[in-house]
Amino acid sequence: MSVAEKVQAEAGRDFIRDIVAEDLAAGRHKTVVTRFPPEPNGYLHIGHAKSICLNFGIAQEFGGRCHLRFDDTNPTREEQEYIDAIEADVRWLGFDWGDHLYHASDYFERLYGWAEELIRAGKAYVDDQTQDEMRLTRGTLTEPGQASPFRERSAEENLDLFRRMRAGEFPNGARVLRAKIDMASGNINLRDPVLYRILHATHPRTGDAWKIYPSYDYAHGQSDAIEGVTHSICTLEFEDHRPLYDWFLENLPVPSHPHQYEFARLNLAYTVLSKRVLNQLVTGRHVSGWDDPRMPTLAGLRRRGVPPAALRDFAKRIGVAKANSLVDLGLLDFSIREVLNKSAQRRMAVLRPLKVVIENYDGPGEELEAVNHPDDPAAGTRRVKFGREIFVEQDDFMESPPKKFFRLSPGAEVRLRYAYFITCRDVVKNAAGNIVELRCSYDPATRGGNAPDGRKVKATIHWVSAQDSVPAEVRLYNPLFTRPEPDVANFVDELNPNSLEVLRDARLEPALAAGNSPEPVQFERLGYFARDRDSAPGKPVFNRTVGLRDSYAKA
RNA sequence: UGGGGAAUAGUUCAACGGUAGAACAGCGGACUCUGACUCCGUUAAUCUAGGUUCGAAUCCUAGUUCCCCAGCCA
Repeated sequence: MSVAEKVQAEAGRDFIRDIVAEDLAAGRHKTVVTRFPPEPNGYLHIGHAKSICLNFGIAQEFGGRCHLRFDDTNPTREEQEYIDAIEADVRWLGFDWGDHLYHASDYFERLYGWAEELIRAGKAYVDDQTQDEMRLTRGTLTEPGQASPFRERSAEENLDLFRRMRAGEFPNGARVLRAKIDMASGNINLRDPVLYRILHATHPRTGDAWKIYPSYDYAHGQSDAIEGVTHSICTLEFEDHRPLYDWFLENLPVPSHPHQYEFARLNLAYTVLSKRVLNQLVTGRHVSGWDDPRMPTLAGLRRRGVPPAALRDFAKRIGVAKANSLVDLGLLDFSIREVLNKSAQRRMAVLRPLKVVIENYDGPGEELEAVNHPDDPAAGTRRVKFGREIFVEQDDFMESPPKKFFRLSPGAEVRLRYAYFITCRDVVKNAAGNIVELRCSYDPATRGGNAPDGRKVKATIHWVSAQDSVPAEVRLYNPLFTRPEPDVANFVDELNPNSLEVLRDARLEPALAAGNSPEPVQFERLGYFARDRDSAPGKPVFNRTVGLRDSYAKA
C-alpha cells in the first residue's frame, strides 16, 4: 500500500489531503512540506489548533515535515511573550517541528534584495502618496483605481528612494514601496499592493536593524519558497491573495514554487475566535488573563483541564472543507469526554453539600474500598472514610420528587456508592424553611453496596464523610457569550454574566487533597475536573473541565 | 452593480456519473454500585428551476442565499 493509499484508508480524508496524496503519487514532490505560520501578536486558540493539526498532521501522515514559522513582519504588534507562548502551546498540543523553526525576519535581507530586483525590472516603485491618497485612488469594489503620480518614476530614482527608506531617512508613513501590477484589476489585491512600509519600531528579533518592514503578501510566499514548502495552507480570506502570492513567485528568482490552498477557519458556537477580541477580553479585564479557563485559547483550555488529545480528536471530527460553518460546542465536549473517560481516575466530591445524619450508625467510623477506574483494574483501589455524618449533593434530594426522580426523598432508599443503602427518615429545616439536614437510617447488611437479599435500589449517589472530607473551591464554567454567533462589534454586551460560577463550600474526599489528586480526575457523577494553579496548601481549587452526560437533567 | 468562494440530515464532514453514508445531537431499548461508560435499534438531508444522460449531489444553463476583498494588519 502506498503512503497515499494508507492515509486515505486510515486518516480522515479531506480535499487538501487528497491534493497532497495526488501530488505525491504524480511525483510532483518527493516529500510534502507544510508550515504553521502564526503571527506572534497573541495567544494561540482552538482555531489555530485546527490549523496546527492539519499542517503537522499532513506532514506526519505523509512522512514529510512541518515548519513552525513566525510571521513576524509587523514589529508594532508582536512580542517575545507571544513567541514563547506559541512555541509552548504547539508542543503541548503534541507536535514537533524538529530543527525547522523559522521566522519571516530570518529572510529580511533576501526579501529586500528581491525588492531591489523588482525595482530594477520596473515592477515596483516608491510611492509618496499619503495613506489617504492611496485609499482614494485605489478605486472601489466596482470602479478601477487610478495610477499614482509616482508610478512612472525611473528605476534609479526608485532605488535611491528605497535605499534611503531602509536607511531610515524618512518618517513613518512618508513613502511605501508598491508592486506595479494593475490598478484596474477586479481583484483589489492586485491594484499595486504595498510591499514595504516605513516603521521605526523595535522588532523582537531584529531589534532596530530595520526601518522598513515587508508586508504579509510580500513576505509570505517567498518565505514558503525559501523553505521549500510544497503546500501552503491558509484560511479562506486569503483566497483572493493567491494571484498575488503567485505573482511574486513568478516574478522573482525563488528557489521553489509552493502552492497555496485555502480551507474554512473554525467557528465555534458561543465563542469568539478573533485575536483582536480575545486581546480586548484580556486587557479589558473581562477575563482573568489569556489562560482564563473560559478562554478558547490553548492556554485557557489547558488550564480548564482539556487534554491535548481531545483537541486532536476534535480536529479530526470536524474535518476540513471550504464551506463556512459553525461547530456545536457539544462536539468539543464529546471529544473531551471521550479522552478523559479513559484516562481519568474516579474520586468522590460534593459540590453543594447537604448534611446527612445516619441515626442508627454508632460506630467510630470505618474505611470502605472504592475502585479508582471502573474499566481499568490496574488503576487499583483506595479506602474512603465513612461515618455517622456525611455530605451528599443537594441535587440528590427532593422533598416532593417527580415520578422519574430516583434519588433521595422522604422514605426513599438509595445506595451510597461503595458504602451502604440508606433510607431518608426525616427532613430538618431551619427557621426560613430551607432544608439543612437529612435524618436517615442505614442497613448494616448492605456494607460495600450490595444487598444480600438481592433487593434493588434505583439510584446510587456519591457522598463524602463530614468529618474527614476537605473543603475546596470548585469553579464551574459556561460559555463566555450569550449568543451562538456573538457580534464581534458589540461583544461586551453579549458576554455571559454566568460564565463563571464559584462554589466555595465544596467537599472532597481526602484522596483529592494536595499531593494525592490524580490528574486528570473524574468526580463521580459530576464531571471531569482539573486542579487549578490557584490552589494553596489546605485550600484546593478545582476547575470543571466538562460535566458528564446527564440524561436525567435533559429530561 | 467588480473580483473571489460556498451551498448534502438539527450540527460537522463523506460520497470524485452507478444503492446518498459517518460522527455528534435526538428518540427507543439493553446493561449498570456513576441517570456515566458500553451495546443494540431508530428518526432525519442533496438551495431552486430547467437541461444532458440508460442513470446526476456530482456535468451544463439560469437563478437564489450566504461568506470574503476597497490596511502602510495578518
